[in-house]
Amino acid sequence: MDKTSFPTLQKDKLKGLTRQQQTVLRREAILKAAFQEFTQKGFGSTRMEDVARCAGVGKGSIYLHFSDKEALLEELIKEYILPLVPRFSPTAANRDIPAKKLLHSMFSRLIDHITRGETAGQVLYLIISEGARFPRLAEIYYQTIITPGLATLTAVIQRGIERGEIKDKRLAECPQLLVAPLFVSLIWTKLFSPYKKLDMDKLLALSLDSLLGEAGEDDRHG
Amino acid sequence: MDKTSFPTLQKDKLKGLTRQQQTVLRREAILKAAFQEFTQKGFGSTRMEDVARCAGVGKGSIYLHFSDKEALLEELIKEYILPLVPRFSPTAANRDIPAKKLLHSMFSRLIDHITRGETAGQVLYLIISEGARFPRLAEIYYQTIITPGLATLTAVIQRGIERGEIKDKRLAECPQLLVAPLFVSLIWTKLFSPYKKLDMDKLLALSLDSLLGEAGEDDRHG
DNA sequence: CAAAAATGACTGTCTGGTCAGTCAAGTTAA
DNA sequence: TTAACTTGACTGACCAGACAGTCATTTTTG
Repeated sequence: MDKTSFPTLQKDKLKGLTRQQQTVLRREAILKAAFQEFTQKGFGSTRMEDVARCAGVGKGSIYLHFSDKEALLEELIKEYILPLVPRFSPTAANRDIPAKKLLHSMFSRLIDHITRGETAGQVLYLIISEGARFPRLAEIYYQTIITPGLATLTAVIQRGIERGEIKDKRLAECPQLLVAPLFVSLIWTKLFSPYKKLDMDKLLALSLDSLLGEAGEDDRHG
Repeated sequence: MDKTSFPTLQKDKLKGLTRQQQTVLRREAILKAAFQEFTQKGFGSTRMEDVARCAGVGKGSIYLHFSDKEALLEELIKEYILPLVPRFSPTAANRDIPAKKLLHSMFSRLIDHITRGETAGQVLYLIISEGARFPRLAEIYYQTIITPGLATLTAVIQRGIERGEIKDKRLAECPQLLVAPLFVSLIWTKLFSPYKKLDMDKLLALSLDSLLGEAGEDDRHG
């Protein structure tokens, strides 16, 4: 398929390392390879041999770390979404920034990641596309990202309402609506970007202006 | 898996029909079966034999109508999304109804379909989940649904702006934002509904109120 | 009865997972 | 220090099952 890619793990990287260190490195290489292959070809169409070759590792080695293909996927999701959580929290915890500015900075960074095909978007799409078939994935994602993410959003919204920045109180019950443009960006990027570009910034700006109220720190004019 | 399902096609239905009529019926049965299986188990995990059994037809017969598995999927998408188009148009063409009411009726019906797992939602999810792997699917969907759908929405928005029903003119450039709650509904239904119910009506109402302006024919109170 | 249509046993291929053997890292002892 | 020895992580040939697509045979129809 693509001959250009080098194995994640080069042999010489392991030289002079402890057994334990090597093992850790190998495990990481396998996960990284699995991430690349799964997100590129999908779970069903990825052969374990591909993962092994991509990782620069023997096929059998995968099974030293993961009981089977599905476990590999599950572990991969776990390890790849956990580091995503702190990307939200610190910004959201900042009580000094107005709600709209705060949400804008949170989402625009995420949308940027998504459209540039970086980890966050890849994982999210993997979960969306395989989640219905692997409820375990959906569950992990729900507990790790959705629940705390919505809680954070709700907190920000609540704060905004108390400060009078947000007019419509119903938003506190529909934090999902804030995330909606994100899904649109993701799906558009993955499926339709060859046919027409979508101006994600405009989308996000309008979404926030509508939901949080036009008035704000934004000095843009209509 | 599920023994309860009867073959789509019963033998006796064919009795006393022309060859041509039988052929048509068989083809339809195969498509319907493929739809059921693909949406339920996904493209990769569906065996052609399953489709055949579900259709009440021999495996070889499938190949009398479709050159291979992928062609079956493509044809299936084509035939299943086409009837979806007129579901929009007639309502949208009604120039007498205010924009918000019109959009609300269009979307609430669609969301209802989605959450009840009917055709529209199934097809949409199939395309979302397989589209990145089968660009042909995405293309068909883009040309058949997205392009005319967005055109219709833009027209409705434009009309709303001219009538002064819609304040923010930017919406005409972001019709995708109107559809966003739909995606959220779909993905939530497919992945997270076991963990928490989502009030789709509230979501849609808030979305429309925000994007089109609070004022309207809606006699609800906050 | 001949032609057309339908069938399902069959084939070649593919792939998830295994396991006996290998060899580098680690350990011991001289 | 280093040579001999031990260990267990790693490997890839192998296996069993699955599956897309074919085609000789059977069934239906006109």
